[in-house]
Amino acid sequence: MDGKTEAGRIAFLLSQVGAHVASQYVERIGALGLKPTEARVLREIAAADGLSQQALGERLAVYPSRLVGLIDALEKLGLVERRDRPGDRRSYALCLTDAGWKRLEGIEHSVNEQANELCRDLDPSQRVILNELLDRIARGAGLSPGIHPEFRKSVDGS
Amino acid sequence: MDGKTEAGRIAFLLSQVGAHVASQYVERIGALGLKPTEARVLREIAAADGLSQQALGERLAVYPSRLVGLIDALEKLGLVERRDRPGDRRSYALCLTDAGWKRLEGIEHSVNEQANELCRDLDPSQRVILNELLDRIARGAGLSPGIHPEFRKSVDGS
DNA sequence: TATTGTTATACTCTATAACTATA
DNA sequence: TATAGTTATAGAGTATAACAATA
Repeated sequence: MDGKTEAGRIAFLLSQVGAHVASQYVERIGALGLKPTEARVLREIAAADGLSQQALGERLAVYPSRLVGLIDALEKLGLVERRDRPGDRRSYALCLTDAGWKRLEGIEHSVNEQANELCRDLDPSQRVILNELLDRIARGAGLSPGIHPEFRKSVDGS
Repeated sequence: MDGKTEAGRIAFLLSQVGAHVASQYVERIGALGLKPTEARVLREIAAADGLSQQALGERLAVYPSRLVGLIDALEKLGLVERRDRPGDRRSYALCLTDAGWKRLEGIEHSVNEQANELCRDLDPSQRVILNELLDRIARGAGLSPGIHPEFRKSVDGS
């Protein structure tokens, strides 16, 4: 749908550009040898190094059983370690390895690059304005700053 | 990632708001008794009433085998018909029923409503500016006006 | 022989329940 | 008995190949 009203055009563009940003992100993550979910786990461990799989599951709103294979894969890639915990032999402390921290840096670098490419046609003052308007929409929609509502379902074109 | 640079913040907001628009869309479509894929098929048939499943598959970039169940479901809902084609007994002509056209109207109405809610905090001049800036980004990213790059894969938070 | 729609198969991603080993 | 992690199972959603009817 083209969206005849101004609001309609804006909603379409937001969805169109948002989808494009997301798919570019998937490509970039893939180029770094990871799936988006793995990148997300990496980031979450970095934010709370040493946490348990249970705790990680809660943070990601994901079933613990799902983390098993996920952590297995990241461990096989040498990016994450399951360290024994002194007091409790049931749970592990999840930590990034040096390679894990490096990979995470790579992700951040690539994401920055993507952002710069995306905005390359906007001059500084336009960027400020766009930021402001998007922020207003995000706040109006009840979105919390810095918290991303994961794409959990795939969506066909609007 | 918070995105320290202005470009980073914009990219994050675009992805965040885009995801939100998409998930609201899924909800609205669901409230109308459809899955996003089904809504997409409905829209595509409306745009080229009477086309074959092969042709539809090409337009949607989807394997013909996948359409079988999809059309089955829409036929069971009474929204689409497989009409016999006079000249060729191999292929069907896909048409929307009256109920199908009505449902499509409902979708468009709901999408308009969503767009208005999304922009409710922006006055007319702000809408014009936002539209312009988004359009500039979309064009710079090589996105064609009115063509939505389907979300084919689910993406975890950036 | 080529084309249309269909069935069958497999692979990924995810939700859920049952199990084990510690505590 | 409760908790952490694991295994097993099932259900979507989708890609691919083989097949039957028609051209």
